[in-house]
Amino acid sequence: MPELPEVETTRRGIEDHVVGRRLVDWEIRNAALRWPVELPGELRNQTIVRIDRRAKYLLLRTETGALIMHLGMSGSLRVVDSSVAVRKHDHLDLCFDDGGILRLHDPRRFGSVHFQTHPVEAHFLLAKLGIEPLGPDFNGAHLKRLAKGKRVAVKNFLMNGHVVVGVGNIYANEALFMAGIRPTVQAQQVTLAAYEVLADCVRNVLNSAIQMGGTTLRDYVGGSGDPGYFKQSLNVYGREGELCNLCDSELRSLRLGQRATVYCPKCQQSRGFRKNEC
DNA sequence: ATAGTCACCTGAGCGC
DNA sequence: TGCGCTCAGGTGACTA
Repeated sequence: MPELPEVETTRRGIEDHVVGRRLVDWEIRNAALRWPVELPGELRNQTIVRIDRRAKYLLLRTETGALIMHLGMSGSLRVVDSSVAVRKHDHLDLCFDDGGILRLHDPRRFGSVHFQTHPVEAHFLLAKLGIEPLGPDFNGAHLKRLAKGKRVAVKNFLMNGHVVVGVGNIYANEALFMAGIRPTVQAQQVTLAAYEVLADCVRNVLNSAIQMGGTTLRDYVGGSGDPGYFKQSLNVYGREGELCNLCDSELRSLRLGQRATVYCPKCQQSRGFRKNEC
């Protein structure tokens, strides 16, 4: 569920309710997330000084480190008060001094929660991450340089967290459509010019989704409890068999790296000859 | 080093 | 209504 825009939407939705609050207690109802949840005693009574996002991780920074949270495939966070009934799959409550509770809901339990003392970025989940797609260093030259010698499909390349973080299946499909690049082309075959277009498209599709509050699929709900509206503007994801919004060709699907891949056979001819509405 | 597969887990949707 | 199957937004670990 949560891809980068959903995580960023969550970050924005919870930050005003959490930053500046002191974490007075917590309740772990089910510690069996992707890694066992164990929060150290030193975390108690620390104040959340800032919430950052790195890739799809939320970093709730405290005086001595940070809570590192990942929402996996099905996770969501909501700020509630103690009167709100606990639902199935509400695995963790973080309880603050103002009575607010940050509640983690995650049916599939692919998410994770760790506490890491300074330096937070040394944590094993953060140490090897690639660059941020919305940061200043993400551009066509970066992609072209890392693609050298890579025969893997460009879609898989784009979803590789060592290359660029935060581009999940939905937005990889969408960005390749907008750039007019066939998802199956070898990464090394894509030209620098096409990678420059692709980098722009990745940025644009992520920013657009953030502005609309993320993509609502199944049970995703942002931190504010409001659903996202980006799903309505998806061009290819989930639309196999339907008609291309640009040329009326029938969208085709295949599987790449066991993930659903949808593309327009006409608009995405090859390595990116044309720039679609990006 | 690279590329491909597997695993973790629950729930929704489908055909029968 | 139920059973069995496939699929789903992620990603570290494992294998050739």
